[in-house]
Amino acid sequence: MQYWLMKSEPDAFSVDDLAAQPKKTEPWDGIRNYQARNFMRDKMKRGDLAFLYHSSCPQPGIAGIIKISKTAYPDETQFDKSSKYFDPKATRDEPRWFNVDVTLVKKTRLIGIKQLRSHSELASMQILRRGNRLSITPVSEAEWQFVMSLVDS
DNA sequence: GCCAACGTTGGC
DNA sequence: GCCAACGTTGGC
Repeated sequence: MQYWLMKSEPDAFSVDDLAAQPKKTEPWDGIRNYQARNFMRDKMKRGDLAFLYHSSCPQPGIAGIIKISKTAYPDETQFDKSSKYFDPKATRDEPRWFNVDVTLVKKTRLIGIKQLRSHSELASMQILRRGNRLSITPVSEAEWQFVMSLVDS
């Protein structure tokens, strides 16, 4: 069991969009970074939990808790010529990109990046590191528990 | 809109 | 295989 943080731009996909899905479940597709892909493909297990983080928006921060409800499988959007995620170098035999499915556990009050930064206990979080751009990062047990105490407070 | 950070591309 | 140029990310 591993904990994660997964970033998305709420303009593209928000916690409310996920909540609006019939089963509160969506493929986490469109990831086009190898490190993030490898986390999904090689490390994520069904039942893993993740923070859903809103980025590039007026109030960046943790907005919800999600779980990995299906392990990685080839990302359909790489084959779709009409998709902005289309990859001409990907084939059905040799897919390049993978996604997991995520299911909303609960929407949380927004834990803003400023608040996250204000706690020295969270200084090691990847998301808070300078220059961090990776859209999927592992979260330690201690970091998870600490953020959960903020969520519940 | 700025700009630092960093991944990717492509010429050599 | 190097590395400069370029594109993207994302907080501010």
